[in-house]
Amino acid sequence: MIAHPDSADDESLAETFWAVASRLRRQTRDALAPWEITPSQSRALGVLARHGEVRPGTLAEHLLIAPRSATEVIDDLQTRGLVERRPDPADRRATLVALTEEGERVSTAIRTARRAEADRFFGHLDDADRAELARILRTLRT
Amino acid sequence: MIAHPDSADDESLAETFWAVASRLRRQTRDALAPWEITPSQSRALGVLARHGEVRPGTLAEHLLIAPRSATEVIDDLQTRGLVERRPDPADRRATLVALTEEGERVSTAIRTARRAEADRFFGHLDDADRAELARILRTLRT
DNA sequence: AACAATGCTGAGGTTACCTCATCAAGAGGG
DNA sequence: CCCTCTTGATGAGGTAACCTCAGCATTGTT
Repeated sequence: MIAHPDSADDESLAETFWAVASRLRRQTRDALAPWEITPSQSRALGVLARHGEVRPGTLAEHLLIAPRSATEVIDDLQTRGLVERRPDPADRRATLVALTEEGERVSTAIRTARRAEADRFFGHLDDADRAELARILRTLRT
Repeated sequence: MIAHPDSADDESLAETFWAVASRLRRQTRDALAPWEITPSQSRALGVLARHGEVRPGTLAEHLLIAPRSATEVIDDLQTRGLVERRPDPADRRATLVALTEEGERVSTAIRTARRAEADRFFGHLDDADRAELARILRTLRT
């Protein structure tokens, strides 16, 4: 459980925050539906797009999951032809995971769609409010 | 997958938003740890505290889960002695779920702790920013 | 009275995680 | 060198929180 759908009954800041989070999550999920990709997989693609080829263990660190679980995410993506495993020339125990060409395509398409969704979502705000929100969120982020 | 821990690499509003969400979720989870209660269970307690006795099906609606899944949440809470089932006098097929006294105690304790955590979290902001954030989030909520 | 709809729950499945054990390969010390 | 310790990936198997579907009792509808 992650969303807090019932929380809106209460008017605290936290409740409102979660209501917004829930809406944004749902909207993003729907936007990504055409690719039939799970959120985990899409985050893995993001890491690979940003970092290039990485070891499963490194991927796990980025995704904040156990190394064993990264193996599974990679298996799924490999089955879909979005990533490939190749031996690490520097260490024969290790494997490097990299996007295939198809993976590159899908990953940029997803990134674009996600960004468009976010723009649409936050587009309800005028420029001043958007800047204000960004500033306040940044102070809460650390 | 729920959190978006790797998203902070990018500076879009959505990424910042998820980074904040992730931090708030983690902090809330830790604050609730002493009760060894799952988020699902704590949300169910919240519904019961707000609505009094309800049927499993109604609880499911509030939690946005399938009726069958509400049965499970209720089972768990009943095992812990936090809720009890009683027959619905108006319909002999139905059951009413209500907080026990212990359930009341735990539920208010949790609510208090959660609120304190939220205050601590948003307390880093001054009053003006807090009001501004609340206003902007409310326009995004619907 | 007959029949469909409703409320709950047993049985069993899925997903996305987890830990633990295993095996191969690198790294450091004697 | 070899011997041990550690590290990287993965097989085996487990768990939590969901799900659907089937079955049963009851209620509402015609």
